[in-house]
Amino acid sequence: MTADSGEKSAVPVLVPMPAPGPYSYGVPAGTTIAPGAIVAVPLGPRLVPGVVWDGPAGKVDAKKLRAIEHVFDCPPLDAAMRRFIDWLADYTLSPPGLVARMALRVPAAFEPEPAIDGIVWTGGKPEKLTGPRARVLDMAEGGVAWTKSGLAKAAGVSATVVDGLMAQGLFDTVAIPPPPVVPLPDPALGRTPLTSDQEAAAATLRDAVGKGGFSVSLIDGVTGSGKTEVYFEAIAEALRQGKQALVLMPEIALTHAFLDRFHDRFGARPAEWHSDLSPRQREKTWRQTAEGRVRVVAGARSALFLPFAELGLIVIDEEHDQAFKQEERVFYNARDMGVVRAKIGGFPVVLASATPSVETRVNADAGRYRRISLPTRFADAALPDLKAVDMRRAPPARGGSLSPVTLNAVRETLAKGEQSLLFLNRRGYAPLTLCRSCGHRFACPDCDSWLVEHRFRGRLVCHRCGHNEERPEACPHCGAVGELAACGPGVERLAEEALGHFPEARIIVLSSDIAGGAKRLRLELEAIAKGEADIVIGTQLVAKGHNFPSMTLVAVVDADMGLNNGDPRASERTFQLLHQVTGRAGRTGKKSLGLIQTWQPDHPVMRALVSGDMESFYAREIAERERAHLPPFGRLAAVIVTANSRIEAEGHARALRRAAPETADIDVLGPAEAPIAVIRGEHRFRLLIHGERRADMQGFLRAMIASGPKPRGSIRVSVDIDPQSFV
DNA sequence: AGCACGCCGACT
DNA sequence: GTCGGCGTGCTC
Repeated sequence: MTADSGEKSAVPVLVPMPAPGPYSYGVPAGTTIAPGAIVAVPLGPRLVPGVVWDGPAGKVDAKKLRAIEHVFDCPPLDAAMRRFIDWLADYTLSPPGLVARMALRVPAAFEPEPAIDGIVWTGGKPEKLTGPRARVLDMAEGGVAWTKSGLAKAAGVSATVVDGLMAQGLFDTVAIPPPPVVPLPDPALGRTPLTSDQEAAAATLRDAVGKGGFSVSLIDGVTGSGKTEVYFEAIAEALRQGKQALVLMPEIALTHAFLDRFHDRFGARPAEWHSDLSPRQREKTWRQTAEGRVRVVAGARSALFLPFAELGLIVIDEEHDQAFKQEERVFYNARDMGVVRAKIGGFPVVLASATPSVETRVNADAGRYRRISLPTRFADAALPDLKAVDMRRAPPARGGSLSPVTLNAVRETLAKGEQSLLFLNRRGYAPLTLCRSCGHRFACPDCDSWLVEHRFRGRLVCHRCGHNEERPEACPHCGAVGELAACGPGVERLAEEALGHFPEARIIVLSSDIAGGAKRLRLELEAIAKGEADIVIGTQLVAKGHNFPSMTLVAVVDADMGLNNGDPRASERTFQLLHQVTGRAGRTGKKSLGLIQTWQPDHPVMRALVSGDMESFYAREIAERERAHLPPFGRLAAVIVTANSRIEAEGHARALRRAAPETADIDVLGPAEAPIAVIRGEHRFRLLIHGERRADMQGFLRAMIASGPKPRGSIRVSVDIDPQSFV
């Protein structure tokens, strides 16, 4: 009875569960399963996927120890991916199992795709050569493998003819590998000529990719300056080096237009990765990415967790976009985690944006990121002239939202037979309904925000948590009938106003809650592109991904919206959004105009937009952030507390406040007791904590999670990045 | 996170 | 009399 024989050994396995670390599972004595292996393990009553982790297995009661059920025939998660998962879990204060889960959320991709049964003609002759038989053999010539049904179909005969030939032993069966999700991209194909600026930028990126090693480059250039063409050259270089490339983009930007441009350059589309892939597509893409059969993936933030076999480049397009932030379960910003992934993997990352985030600009200014500016637009793509419409001097008519200045511009545009875009980032008819008789305001019973009237649907909707109710006739507070008044504009109401002024115009309203969903939206966008609308009224949706080639007027209806909502990034976000919206027009070569309706024409955001002086805007914004100790100079954490009752959540909030004085430089911004949502009885609260040093924040939050009250529910933390901590 | 067990209200 | 709501506890 030696120590070795008979004694079960154990390995650590990350399971998709919020445990603080890996669990231990038994492996047969004498065998080893290497870290990274994807396995099936029993967990409670079910079998779950897991990953064998690094280091020794934790000590666990021998009675509890269960054995690994199955090791999948699948490439293991490599060491870089495992380090990435550990790093991200630590940084975001998330259980590593839940981070690993993001890489494993592909139900059936762990076993190899089944090969397809194929047949190859041996070259032998049949006993009787009938006409149909001859056609089959004609097709099968040249040693090409066919599927049985494919061959029959191609020869124009029924499958029984092929069966007959097979019965005579004229075909060998072979395994045909499953078809690739996308053909291989060719880096040598379709290079469009680049301008000298673009060529210089492309050369810099090619060099970074060619030399390998970690680096961060920011390509920063106005809409239409050709950022995409430039980073395509970086991708081409990665392909030439035998590496895979990943393009991360905000979900909404993954459009046909982008995929087609990629196809034009590389002769094949990239593999796509986003939330509405079919399970089968997900599975194939995941598997083929792991096997290295897929060379380029374009995807939303979750594509960061694909198990690339030999990743050599990450491009993050529209890097400033908030959609890169995940704020549920594991809180992370894919832009920053992309940088971390590249650092761990030792390869370059490229960030691209016309309006970079302040964080990225600070990194570039400090020399941590290489900045590559593309100053000019293509000759035929002039940006619109931007003008502020001072609403104090030219106010709209009572009850309306459009200034006479704007109305005139729309009228002139209509007269020229061209299109106008009215941008208002507010869905529905009116953001607030109140009773003229008693002053009652309709608020959400769950989260205290105002209910937005959707007149078309006849409902009052909470835009924060989704609660909705029928719009009553009578005030529920005082009972007065017909006294309910809609306050403020939404796109539905704006459409009503525009129709009043231009009854003959063809008006289309675009918003994310459009009836008919994504399909209808695509049809509407096509109709607009074909010139089948005169006035387009849209929310944020129109700012991204789509261009409107014959749009010559863009009017921002309420440019001040969002400037005073308490968000420390309000100015930055407004600037980015309005820059993007106004950039939708003006690509036709025609003279185009952008009007910005504002009550604060002297606000730095409006000045920057109108003057086009972005550098001053960034300089001012950065200085302001530094002065106020806001990100990226100070830390600002949003702590989401989920509890089953308000009482419980308040307990968490008190624990947070109690813990704060112990750690220097931390300051709870509150108000802590206002829930942001109630979902099935779970109250979700957002607490803002402001602190100086990231390490303090981490330590403090860990202590709070460990020692705070332990009512049911959980605490999730999103900590804004420290731009120096991982570069 | 997911799942079973377990205890109280309205229905085939 | 059961079906099913979600509160509670547990998973190597």
